Formats: sequence, structure tokens, C-alpha cells
Amino acid sequence: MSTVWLDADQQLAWRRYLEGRARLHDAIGREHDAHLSVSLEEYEVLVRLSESPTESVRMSSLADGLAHSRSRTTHTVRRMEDRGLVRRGPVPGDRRGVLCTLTEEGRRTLVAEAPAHVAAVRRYLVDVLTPDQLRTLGEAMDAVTARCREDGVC
Amino acid sequence: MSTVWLDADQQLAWRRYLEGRARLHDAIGREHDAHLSVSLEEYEVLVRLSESPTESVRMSSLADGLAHSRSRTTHTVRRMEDRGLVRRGPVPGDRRGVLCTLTEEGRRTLVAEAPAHVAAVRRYLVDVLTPDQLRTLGEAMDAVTARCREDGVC
DNA sequence: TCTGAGTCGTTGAAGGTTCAACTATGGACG
DNA sequence: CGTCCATAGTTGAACCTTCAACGACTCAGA
Repeated sequence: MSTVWLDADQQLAWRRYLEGRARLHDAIGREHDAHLSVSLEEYEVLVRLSESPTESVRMSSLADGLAHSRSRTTHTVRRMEDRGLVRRGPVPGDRRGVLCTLTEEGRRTLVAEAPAHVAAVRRYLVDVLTPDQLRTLGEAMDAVTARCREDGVC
Repeated sequence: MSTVWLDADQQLAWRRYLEGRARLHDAIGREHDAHLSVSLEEYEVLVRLSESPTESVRMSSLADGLAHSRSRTTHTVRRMEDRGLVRRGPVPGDRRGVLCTLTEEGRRTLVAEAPAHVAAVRRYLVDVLTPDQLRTLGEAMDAVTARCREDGVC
């Protein structure tokens, strides 16, 4: 708030964040490439769908929840539909909407590949932090999300 | 280490991290798009170069420091060279190497645009966290980086 | 000095994301 | 109702990153 520049501590934290962020995404992405049939982003789509009682989520909610653009979500879901992991249908009561639904194949894939995904998250994030660090990390990133929403930068 | 699954706290922290990470990158990226002539990635290249006493860094060191692939670095630097922000030359003593150097134009760009960049980092990260949270965030991501290096996943 | 393994950086193609433009539907308000 | 603006989602092109293959150079050891 006060000055324009970052002090040494702030600068250090920002640098460490940038580097860790890049390496973490890279490391987990490599695990997916090596051992799973779906990318990290596609995996997250499967998770969101599986968490819905109907195993289906509207495109815009999906985009919102994943913090992805609508366009990106369209492309991702189309590719997944081509591979039989999800299917698209109408939203009851709103003819603009598209409902994305988990297929049998999508559910099987999620169940089969979840352990490897979780193992990667543990190996590169959860297991290298203390419970306190992990909690603080979550709270910090939650504050970031709140500010972004506040600014309408979504 | 112990079990295969994440408990509720771990799951929550991971989710918050994923969402905050996406939104933070997006928010700062938008600031760059709107008010600066260089992207966040290009800006980081300029910063690294400016921090060297000679205002030049070898391609591989640049790639390493930014946690980018060598290929990505080549493409990024080529685009920046086309715009006159950096220039490439030989590394004294190793004819395999390429030395990337800040140009006058690159230095001017960095000086002119740093305030807007820093303002974005403050607005979306530094200012929404307590000093403790920010420090812990940095330490946590540093631990992630250490694990990735340990695994040779770079 | 020759050989072989490793490092450095580039290249072009393939794949994913972003952006702007577009169609279609919904909802508020006269 | 009819107009107007907002929302939902798609499309294709431009752009960036990734990947595999490559040429060039270095270094260590026989």
C-alpha cells in the first residue's frame, strides 16, 4: 500500500513463489504425462463432474470453478468428449446452457488414475510442507482469489 | 507419506492453491496486457538481465532461473530480439553458448514499466497477505522447488 | 588424438490457450 | 408484446509452449 517498490523480503517471497509455482505445475504435469491418460487440467474437469450429485455440471460453472475462460473450457471439453470421457447435453430450463456429464468411461478413468495424481500432489506439495505451512498456503491463495473476484478480474 | 488420499484440510489447501494460482497469474497477466508492452514472462527476462553486472546472461542460465525449458527460452528471446529488447552474442570461452544481453531499449522498457508491474504484484498478492503469510508462502514454495530439484524434475 | 558421452541451443511441427467475433437465448422495462 | 442489453457457449485464427530431432561444441578417458 505504502511505497511503490517491494522490499527485500517481499521480493524474495515473490521470486520463490514464481519459481515454485512453475516447477510444481511442471512436476505434476510430468507425472500425468508419464503415468496417466489425462492431463492435470482434464483431471480437474473429471473431479468437478464426479463431485456433483448428478455427475454433471454446466459449462459456465465448470469454467468458473476451474478459473478457466469459457473458450478454453469449450475446447477442453470437446477434446474430452471426442475421447469419450464426458458427454454434452441440454440444460433443463435454459436453452442457452450446455450440461457436461461424466460418462462411464470418464468415471472409470478417474477412479483408476486418482491414486497416481494424489501421489504426485503429495510428493511435490503436501509432503514437503508442515501442516501449518500447507494451511497458510491455502489461506494465502484464498485471499488472492478474494481480491481477484473483488476486482472482477476473473 | 502415510496414506494414499488427502484429508479434508489438505484437499482444501490444494484446491485453494489451484484456484488462487490461476487467478493470480491471470490478473497480473491482464495488467501487463492492458498497461505494459511486455508480457509477465518477458518482463522476468528483462529483470534477470538487468540484475547481472554485465546486463547479460547465458541462455541456459536464463532458462534455469526462470524454470522454463531451453526451447521456450529460445523462442521467447527470439521474439524479444525481433522487438529490439535484447540482443544475442557469443559466450567468451565456450562456443556452444549464447549470451543474451539487454539493449538500451530493453533497459528503458524495464524502467518505464516496472512501476505498473510492481503495483500489480502488490495489489493481487503482497497487499492481500500479512507479512507472515507472505513469508510462509515463499518458504513453502521454496520447499517445493527443493523437492523438484531433488527429483531432477526441472 | 580419437572416441563417445554429455551439454548447449535451435528448429519446426503439434498441441493447447487466448482473443475477437458471432449466434442464440433470457430477462428487465417501457 | 417488443426493444435492448446481458448471459451462454462456440468458432477459427493467432499466439505461445512443448516435444522430438538435430547440429555444434566440450570434456574425459583410452
